Amino acid sequence: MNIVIDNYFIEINRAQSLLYILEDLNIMAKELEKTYDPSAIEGRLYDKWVANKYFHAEVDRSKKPFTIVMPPPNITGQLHMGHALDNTMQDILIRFKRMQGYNALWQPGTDHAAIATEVKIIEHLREQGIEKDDLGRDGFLKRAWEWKDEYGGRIVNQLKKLGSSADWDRERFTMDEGNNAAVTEVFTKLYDKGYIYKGSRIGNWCPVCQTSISDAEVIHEEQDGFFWHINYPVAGEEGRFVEIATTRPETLLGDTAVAVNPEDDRYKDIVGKTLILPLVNREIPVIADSYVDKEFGTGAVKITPAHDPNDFEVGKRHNLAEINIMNDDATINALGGKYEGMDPYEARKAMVKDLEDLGLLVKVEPHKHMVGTHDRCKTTVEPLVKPQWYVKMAEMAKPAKEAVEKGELKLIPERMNKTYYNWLDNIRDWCISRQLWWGHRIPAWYCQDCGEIIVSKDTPCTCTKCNSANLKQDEDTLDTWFSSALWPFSTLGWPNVGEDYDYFFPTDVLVTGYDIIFFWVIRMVFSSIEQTGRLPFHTVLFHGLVRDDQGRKMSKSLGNGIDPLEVIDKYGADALRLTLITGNAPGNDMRFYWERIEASRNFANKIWNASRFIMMNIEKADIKDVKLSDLTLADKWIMSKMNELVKDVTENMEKYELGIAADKIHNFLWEEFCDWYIEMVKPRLWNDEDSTKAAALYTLKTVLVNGLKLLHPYMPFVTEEIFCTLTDEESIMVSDWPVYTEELKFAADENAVDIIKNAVRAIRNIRTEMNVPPSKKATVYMVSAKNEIRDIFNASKSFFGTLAYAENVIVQEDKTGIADDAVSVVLHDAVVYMPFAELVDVAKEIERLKKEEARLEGEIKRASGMLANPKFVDKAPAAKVEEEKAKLQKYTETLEQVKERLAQLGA
RNA sequence: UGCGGGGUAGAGCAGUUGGUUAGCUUGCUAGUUUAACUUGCUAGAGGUCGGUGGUUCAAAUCCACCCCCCGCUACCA
Repeated sequence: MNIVIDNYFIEINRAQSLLYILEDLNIMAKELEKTYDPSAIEGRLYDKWVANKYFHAEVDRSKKPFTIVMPPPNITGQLHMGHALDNTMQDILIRFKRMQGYNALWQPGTDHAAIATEVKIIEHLREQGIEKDDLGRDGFLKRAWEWKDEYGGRIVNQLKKLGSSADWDRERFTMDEGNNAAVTEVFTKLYDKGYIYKGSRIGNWCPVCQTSISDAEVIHEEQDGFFWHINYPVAGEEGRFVEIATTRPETLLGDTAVAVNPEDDRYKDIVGKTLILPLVNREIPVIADSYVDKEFGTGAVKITPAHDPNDFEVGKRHNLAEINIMNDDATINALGGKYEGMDPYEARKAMVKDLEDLGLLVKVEPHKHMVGTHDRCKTTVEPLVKPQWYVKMAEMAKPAKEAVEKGELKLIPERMNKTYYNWLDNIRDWCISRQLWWGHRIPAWYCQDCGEIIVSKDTPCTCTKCNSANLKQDEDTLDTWFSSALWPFSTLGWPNVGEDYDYFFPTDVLVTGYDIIFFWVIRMVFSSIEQTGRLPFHTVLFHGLVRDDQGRKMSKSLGNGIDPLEVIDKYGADALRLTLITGNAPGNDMRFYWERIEASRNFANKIWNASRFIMMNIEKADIKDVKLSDLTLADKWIMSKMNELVKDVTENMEKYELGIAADKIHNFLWEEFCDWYIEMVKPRLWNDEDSTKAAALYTLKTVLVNGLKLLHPYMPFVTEEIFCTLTDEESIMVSDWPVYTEELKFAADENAVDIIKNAVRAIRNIRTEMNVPPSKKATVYMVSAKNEIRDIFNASKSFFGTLAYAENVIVQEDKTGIADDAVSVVLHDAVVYMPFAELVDVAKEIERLKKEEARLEGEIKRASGMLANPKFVDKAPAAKVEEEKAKLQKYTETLEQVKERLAQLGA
């Protein structure tokens, strides 16, 4: 029956909730399937949310805004676990704040990802036999946009599967009109201020991608290499040599000096003389520079300013020529004579051979060294001197650092501060020009007549200096991170300072992985300060990497990646989300285990079934008029616990402790609510005579609804489905976040239930130890001399049956009528007896009591030891001392009862 | 090289403004199949909190030193 209805409604209107349709059909709606099936509801609920515009935020001055800007995924990308984690965290925060009544905006968009996309499109074209250059710039860009139109939306759709409540109506792209305007605005402003300049400095060059790359894109990896020792002859002194050591002999062609340390006595007399550069026979000077380490190698270093960053600096200090010996593909250029056209490895081999023949090769040693490689293609990066555009960093780095130092910008976890400072303290100018086509073209024109550089927002018609119309735009595009750096404000309309920008900016929290702190976070911070005068956000919440079950990074080459979409298909988005959030602290890496996904799925099912149980019973009484005064001990206990949970969870979430909050909700709902409270309440629901049934149902529903609300940010789908079935409200995601209230604090009832729980546990424990099957019901005597304790047991008699399989519960003041060989558990303030005459093993019982006696004696010794120590009594806080005293008293009393019991048994 | 993270039960992780009997998930053992859930329920075993020393009435937590693993960062050409 249900299945037929399901299909029917899905066909007529996916966007409407189950409840409405079923009500229309006049069928009992308050029922759920026996097991939770995420795939049956997720799509429908998501469509409903979108249709109702719940994700959409408009400027509303009556509400406080809360804004998160989504790190834009690459248009080439496919959803991976990192995205899933990142976006789950953001969605949790956004849903939480939205329910708290904030005007929550989660601003989404995608990134053109310059080099990543260009490389991918080139590959794609190559498969069709087309080379990039065949198409020309315009033709290539046309293909690139086609690619974007076809694949750019893929990852967005995947994010939706996760349940992301981003405002898709506001979706942006880093190369849309607004972002282009922001990019040119920033470029021209920085240029006018002198913060952007064009310079010939040594930079990182990828010979395969044929573009410059920034320092951040270079990955250093250790490689096995060699140390070649080569003799350079001293000019005019036959038979005298300076021995240098190098790992890159092929760069010898570009040497313009040999450097030694000024303090090095071995070389003092030779500084200022000239050497004959072997193979080339060019004369080069010997210079003194403290950069050289006397202890390392031979203490004499060949200096190749055009091909090594350190040598470049030395060259600047000593006015050395920069001789570029390489083409853009790293082969030796025309200056290389016979070595022209060889790649560096061929040239190295040939030159080493030639040096050997000349008798100038002294020795070759194996040597491990770090080699810079391009993070995209793993190609060895060549340091090359080329004219490139740079952003001057020194000035802009200062306020960015201060913001964190002053606490205006909070990084979570705090240890990230050090990494942040460290990078800013050592920051170098940012190379922003790329020899690529896919990206923002640099808004600079060169006058072909007078050489003037014109940087302008609009295409200039004539040269500002000589009026020539013969202008040519710079061929280069900008580093993809240049536009990403503006993302928090460019997406809100900047440079047009409109309503959206005015209201939603600055944003609140940025959620991202620690791996892009340098690429992105820092650049957003200084760009925002420079352009808007404000920080882009007040908090950065970092997360770690999702690794495989062996702790390895998930990667394509290892084939160990787990597709979040596969997880969602099999277990549901809620299970994936909860798994990614729990058991993990901010900034720490985590491992992915299918077992953990299963545990989360089980939790969703548990909540589902608890809800089913409540719905099955909800018709049994009218709960409209239930007042707090109608609640029983157990009801007040769970209400009070719920109330505390609301407070704790809200506090944790406000501190961004999402994993801790999720854990607390999980434990409360599963253990306190399902395993204890629902079990306590069952006898009341089953008993037609019970006058507190309405109170029980009221409590069940209230606690469930509040629990669902707290859980909703973590598990949006299952909570929404249950909520809509259980209540008449439209959606949980626009319902109010629960608030802590003193009215629901019932300390005495909490304490009473603790006593009951201890009694129940004790009975269960005995039953297990005595091997009493649950089918064997028992009579239980609860004996206590204290009135209030007896009252508690009397008030809770009914549920001992379901909790501890007690058939008959007798509460009395003393042991009258209880057989001597009854099994007993001594609690504080009470003794529980179970007269299982036929099952009791006296010896076993004595053994158990002896164990208990020893434990208590240990505790008493510990507590009395502490209290006997004047230092503790004097120095520890009074409350702590009181606590210890109370414990000591409790243990002492309990011990007396245990001893008495042992005496009874003749031990 | 500098900075940082981690070392807690078989596995994976929480927990540290110092303060009850160190938690959670999973796995294991035993029991259970009770009118929401076998994706359940109950009980249990399993830990010298990496090591050594110190501070303190009290240390997984603070300090010092050491050992192992992992990041980032830089480098010796």
